[in-house]
Amino acid sequence: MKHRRVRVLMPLSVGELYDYRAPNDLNIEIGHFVTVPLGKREVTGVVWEEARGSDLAEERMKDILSILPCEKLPEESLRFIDWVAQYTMQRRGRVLRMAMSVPEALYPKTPRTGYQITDRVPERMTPARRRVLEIARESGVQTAADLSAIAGVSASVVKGLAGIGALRPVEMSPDTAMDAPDWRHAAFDLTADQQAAADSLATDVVERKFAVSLIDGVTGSGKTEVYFEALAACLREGRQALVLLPEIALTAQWLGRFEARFGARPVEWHSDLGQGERRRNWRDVIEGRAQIVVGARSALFLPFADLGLIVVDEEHETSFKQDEGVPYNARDMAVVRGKIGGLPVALASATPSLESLLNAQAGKYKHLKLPSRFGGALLPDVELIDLKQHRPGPQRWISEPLRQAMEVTLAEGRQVMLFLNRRGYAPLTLCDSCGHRLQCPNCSAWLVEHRLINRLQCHHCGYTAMMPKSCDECGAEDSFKPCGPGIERLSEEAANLFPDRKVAMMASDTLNSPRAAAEFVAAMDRGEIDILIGTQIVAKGYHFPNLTLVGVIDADLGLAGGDLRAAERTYQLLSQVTGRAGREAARGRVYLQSHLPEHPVIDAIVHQQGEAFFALEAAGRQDAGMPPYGRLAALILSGAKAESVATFATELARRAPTGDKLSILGPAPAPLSMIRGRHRYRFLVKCARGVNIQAIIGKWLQGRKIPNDIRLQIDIDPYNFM
DNA sequence: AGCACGCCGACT
DNA sequence: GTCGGCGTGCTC
Repeated sequence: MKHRRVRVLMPLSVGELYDYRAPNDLNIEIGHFVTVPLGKREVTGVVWEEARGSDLAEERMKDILSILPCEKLPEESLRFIDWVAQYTMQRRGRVLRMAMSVPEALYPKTPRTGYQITDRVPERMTPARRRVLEIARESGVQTAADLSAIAGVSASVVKGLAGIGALRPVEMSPDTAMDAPDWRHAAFDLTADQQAAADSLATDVVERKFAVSLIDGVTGSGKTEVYFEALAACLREGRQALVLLPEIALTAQWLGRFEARFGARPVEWHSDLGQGERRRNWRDVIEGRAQIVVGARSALFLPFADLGLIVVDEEHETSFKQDEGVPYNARDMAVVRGKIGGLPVALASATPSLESLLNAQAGKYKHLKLPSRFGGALLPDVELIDLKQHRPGPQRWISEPLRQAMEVTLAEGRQVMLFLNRRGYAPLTLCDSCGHRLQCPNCSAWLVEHRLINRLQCHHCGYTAMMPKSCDECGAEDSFKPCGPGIERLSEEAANLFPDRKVAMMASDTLNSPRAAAEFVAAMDRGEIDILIGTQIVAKGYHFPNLTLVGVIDADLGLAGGDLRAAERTYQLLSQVTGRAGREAARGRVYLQSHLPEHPVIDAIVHQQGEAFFALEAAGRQDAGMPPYGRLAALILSGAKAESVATFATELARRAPTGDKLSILGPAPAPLSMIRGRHRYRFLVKCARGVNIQAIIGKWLQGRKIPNDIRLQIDIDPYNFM
């Protein structure tokens, strides 16, 4: 063998690793980012392993072209990508793509030229020149563009000064030095419980060992302060730390608390970073400069050079589960990442998931309980309103007892929040004369009226339309009637009941940027809003000191449908929402409107019996062999033609595996049988906990040709059953 | 993922 | 006759 051969993984959907010659002069190592020829193209990839036993003919082999000027992808990242691909049954290239989401970052930023003032004074001084030199004296080094912009002069003035030597060009560092978080900056005073939990986490960080801790404490018990001390320990050790937050919890409020503790901002990673920031942050992570990264789930795939701790805050949040692309659960994968890297993982929540709770009870996770509400604040009183007894009347959703409580609270100068987990004006619109319902043409879902923007919207695809003038079915004019409430309709009702109060809405579509969110929170703080009406976005981590009454309009909303976790999720959501009431001096009150007052979830919220509810929920799951006592995987077939999808689904079903610890449900049309014009059929594979579900599915599909017009998506541990 | 190849319908 | 639609298959 004349040449060394290595296997390269490319961030493409191509099946596997390809063999390439590693030219001697390149000094190729595992983990190097390289460019290779692929067909007619040149692509970047990662050197994954030595190509031992490569049987590819010499004449088909091509040379690696170059090594990119970037740190190697760390060994831990390679192994993590392998593990995730194998677990989720996705191609490795697709997983690698998540880690290489910023291709530009593989090249260092070209150093910019800055200008610095010199001793030479120009012979001909002009006002424009004087301004430029003044700014250059004050600010040290600036780019020509910045100098001319700040001075308000044309670029030629700067050029002229440089030409006569009054300004000297210097190379600016492409990485403008950032303030580093300092663990000594402003440590909090912790309670005994908090200190014990913080010490436990800090010990794991220092000992550099894999261990999972569940920080379990009610809203306001100070979980954040506890894991901040673990971050401090990690900073002290000089290792990197990652905090995962659900996208919507990544707020200015959280960043403010971080900055108060550490005196600097963390490195952020989420979907609305700009191009330049993305590139800089990715590079800072791989070069080890980024010490603490806070991000949404995709931050888990960043190429950390020396990761020493992962925190998953709000670990129960289902938004950690990605349903599209590579379906993975960032909370679970964070634990895997910790195991691979030999580092501690902390999961934090006021309402832990059943999975984590059972792991803690079984002793697999350390259970760090924070029982008391920090600062002595009391949990709110919960009042149940049986909607069968207190009907709000036609086209009304606020019951009389809730209305009275709102009146009293507002009169006291306090704020009220109404919670309804439904965006828009009305979830359904129908024709009053023939009963025809407005439906999305691409999905089997109703169109939702959004009166603020005067459009009908499908919440499953991007479809929008104007409200039709006449009914398509019967031709009646102006016959459409809204059915049921969304937050827009509810705020109309609240405004009618309290005409002199300021009502404001908060939903994912009314609040689409961090700035808008920060502005909204500030308006709440200044008391410019009396009645806040919101969807689940208001349940997440915002802190409104003067809010003392929460009204839950329809507590049962999440319980409908055949979702495995419907009860658990509803409990968590309601628990978080009720926790918004009365977090400081004044005790909060919660009015819970429900049609199902005897339902275990409602009962648990009213009597604050979370443990009993979880015990009941766990028993139910165990009986049914459902997660976390059993394993689930979903197979979703989709295609433009319903019949061909159905035909292939039946064909697959005929060859479905059997076994005593295994059951396969389906095929059945998915509850949302069409999304974006694609018809969908589902299988659900259920098996006992110890069974290798991937192996079963792999064998089932092995050698089976999936028709080109049909897509098969495999979702291990599904959370979305639609 | 991209790119070429190839097989069919439509146009100069 | 040739241009171009996109289904199919391959890339070390």
